[in-house]
Amino acid sequence: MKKKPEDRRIGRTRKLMHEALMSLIVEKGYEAITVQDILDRADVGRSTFYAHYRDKDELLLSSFEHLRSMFEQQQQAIIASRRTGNDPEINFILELFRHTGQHQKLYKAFAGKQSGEMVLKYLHRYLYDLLIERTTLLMKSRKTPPVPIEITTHYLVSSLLSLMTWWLDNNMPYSAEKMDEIFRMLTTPAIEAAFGRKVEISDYDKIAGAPGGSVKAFYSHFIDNDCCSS
Amino acid sequence: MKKKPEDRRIGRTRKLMHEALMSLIVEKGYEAITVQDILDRADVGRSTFYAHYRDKDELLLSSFEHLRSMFEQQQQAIIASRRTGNDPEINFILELFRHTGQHQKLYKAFAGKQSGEMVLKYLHRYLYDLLIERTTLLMKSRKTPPVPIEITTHYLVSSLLSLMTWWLDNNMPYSAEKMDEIFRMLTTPAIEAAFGRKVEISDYDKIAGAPGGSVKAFYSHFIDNDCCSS
DNA sequence: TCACTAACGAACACTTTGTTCATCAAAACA
DNA sequence: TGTTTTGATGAACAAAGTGTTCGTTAGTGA
Repeated sequence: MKKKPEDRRIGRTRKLMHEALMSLIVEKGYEAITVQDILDRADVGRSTFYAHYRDKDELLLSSFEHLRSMFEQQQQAIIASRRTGNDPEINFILELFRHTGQHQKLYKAFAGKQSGEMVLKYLHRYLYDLLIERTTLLMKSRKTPPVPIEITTHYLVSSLLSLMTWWLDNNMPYSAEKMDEIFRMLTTPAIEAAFGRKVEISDYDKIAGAPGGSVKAFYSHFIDNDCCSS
Repeated sequence: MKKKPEDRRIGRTRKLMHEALMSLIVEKGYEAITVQDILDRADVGRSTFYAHYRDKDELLLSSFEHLRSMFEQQQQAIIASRRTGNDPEINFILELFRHTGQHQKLYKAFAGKQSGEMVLKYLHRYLYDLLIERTTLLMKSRKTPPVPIEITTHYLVSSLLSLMTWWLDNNMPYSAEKMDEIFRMLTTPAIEAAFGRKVEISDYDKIAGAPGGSVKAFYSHFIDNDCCSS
């Protein structure tokens, strides 16, 4: 499983620097941090830092990539565990909120108010790329949606990030499930409107049978929702 | 009207520095700009810069304040010009998009992808404060909204800013009116959902008679909309 | 045990910041 | 118009940060 015949010192040093950066971000905000701060906090030599990373940004990106792969692995695990049943759908948004809850410290550094512009853009782009292919696919059946899909997708990502940020910056007063519910309440009708009023059940079935695997999975909560009854 | 017995040199120097900063932001992004860059572009002395502003951020903030007061003045003018008629309502969002169209260069520097984190946060807060009092007022009549107003407001501001940013970064392919329409399509149903399904006409009338002046004006397009018929 | 190599830290040149001050030139004022 | 006030100038400065180099030290893996 592991292909890591790596010097222990490397891992240890990197961990020290990552932890130092994370804690510093929460304390004083990413932009205000100097390499010297990281060196002091991690108690690591100057040349050591530059032996591993080109600059502050690369260190941060590296942390982000780590978190991302953790999330993706967890997603895969969940999907795999449900493959046996006949309902392999997962609620992507909910899982993201859950993962955020499980790794508050890291997410605070990346998506909290102290986070740097760079990661936020990176995160935005990451989520945008994840969604755009699915929205595009979802739109195949429709002629011209009232709102261009790029805008809708951009909008959706911003909405999601704004909820995440709010959640993190306000000590997470609600559960991940509640946040997911809020996201659904706010965006489900918007998606319907943007996609041209009412996503029909027939569309839903069509999509479900279309290639692309998890389209149905991801959009399931947008379409077969029950948030609008009651 | 004007109370400005000010040395002409001051205004000239400041204008040079502001223009330099604006153009530099669009070119290389705010974070990457050094004071030296501004000095070179504006062709002013180093000591001159620091005689006017503490640092880069203060110069930017000052530019922002200028734009803000321009916008607010224009708003006042529009309201005043309609006071004679019996329909003094204005569509705040639409006016903001129009103002953006009229001052593309400035808005690109503030809300475009090259903009700095600082102004964006400032802008976010500015819009948030504008909205929160109105949403709070709007909610007075309801017991407990399904979604807390702070979240809804935070969400609305993020949505608006994300549309503005998208618009600016994609060479503004649509008219301000179209952007306003898109914003309405995406958020009107969300607001209704967040405020507890269907804002009744009775609520609307109540709000219209309530203190707070422009509440009705601002929310007019959310409530007496026609985007959901057809 | 021993060869390897990561970590160290001092020293380096370089960039950027923010301040000071004597000097110059352009407004403002009468 | 001439005089005074005041902003702009640029050189010089200390301070802080960046990113690199290299000989030395010490932990690691075999």
